[in-house]
Amino acid sequence: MSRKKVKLAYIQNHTTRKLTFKKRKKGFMKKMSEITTLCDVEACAIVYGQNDTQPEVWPSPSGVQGTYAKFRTMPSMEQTKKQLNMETFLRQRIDKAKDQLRKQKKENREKEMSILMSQCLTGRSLHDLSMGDLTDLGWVVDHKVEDINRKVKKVHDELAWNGSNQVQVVPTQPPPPAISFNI
Amino acid sequence: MSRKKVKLAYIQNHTTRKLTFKKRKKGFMKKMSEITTLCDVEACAIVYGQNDTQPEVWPSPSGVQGTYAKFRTMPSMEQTKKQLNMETFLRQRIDKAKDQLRKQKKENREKEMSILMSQCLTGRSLHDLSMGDLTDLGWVVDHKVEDINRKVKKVHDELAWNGSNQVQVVPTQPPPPAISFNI
DNA sequence: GGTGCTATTTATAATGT
DNA sequence: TACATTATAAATAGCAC
Repeated sequence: MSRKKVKLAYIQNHTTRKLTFKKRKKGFMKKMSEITTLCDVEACAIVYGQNDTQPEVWPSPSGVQGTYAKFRTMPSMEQTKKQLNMETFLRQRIDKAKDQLRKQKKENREKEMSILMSQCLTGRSLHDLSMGDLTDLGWVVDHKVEDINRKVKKVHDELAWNGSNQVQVVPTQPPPPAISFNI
Repeated sequence: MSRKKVKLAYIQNHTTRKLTFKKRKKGFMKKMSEITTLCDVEACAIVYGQNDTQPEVWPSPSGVQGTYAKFRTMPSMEQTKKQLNMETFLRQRIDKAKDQLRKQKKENREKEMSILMSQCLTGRSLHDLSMGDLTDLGWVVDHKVEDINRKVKKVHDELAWNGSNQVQVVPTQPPPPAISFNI
């Protein structure tokens, strides 16, 4: 079939344009999340759909705000060229420190999760939970769901990889509401 | 050749990570320009390379500023949609949790810095410092420099803002070598 | 440390339902 | 009009210089 090379110009047809936008926006956000995960860089983006009531932002409204603030306060680049020896040394140390911080961050999350899970299992009722608890609980749920999805995806990929590509895997389900926790 | 499917996780190897970042940043910016051209939407992005002193922005610093301003002044639909279903609620909690983690990470750094500074001031000689100390010291230096640069920039902006835009500010200096610390 | 080169994976334009 | 499928274009991971 004729899937010609895309012409890099405004798409006149409304339907096509809207569809393309939707697809590409999805791909774009995925790329964004990938580059930040793979390279541990900070990034943000705002995309206004043509007639969408709200802009699409990444990673979150507050995340955009934070990164933008950093951009604004960033000193000008005059200071770029430094004595390379010392700079190289420092950069290496900094990289190492960053790795350590990443690990600590992860540990913090795990710890946070454990604490919350056990709290939730001590039998307190939903009304006893504070706003802060719910905040964290939201994260726990999200983390769990992501974790499960990753595993499902992995199994799926492995199956497909082994040539059993006719196997159908049920799409991952949306997260259960928080109240489904056995609190 | 073996080009295995990319594992969606932080790339430990420095060289690989840098290369991947460079490639993907290029691809990312291209996608950005394509989606705006094809669909005529407004968008902007900021990406901080880990070692780059200057963030990569799209379409331009002023373009980012403009789009961000629009985003800020837009009556946040998030507020409008206060009749939140559980998912929206969770998303908000998650965003909040993410911000908290960001802050915690920053706090960790500050704490680390304080500890090291005081250690450095207790009179130990340079030879008593371990490699680990130097690792952290590198970070301390970098942080301090960033901090100072921020302040310089702020003063600079404020001066310019008051109409004294002919004031010349001496570019920020490179950081002193770590050994200049009074250890 | 960078650059160029494919083999693959990934994104997506066109199409089908 | 929106969503699923599939053929093709585009991006890029792993290597070789």
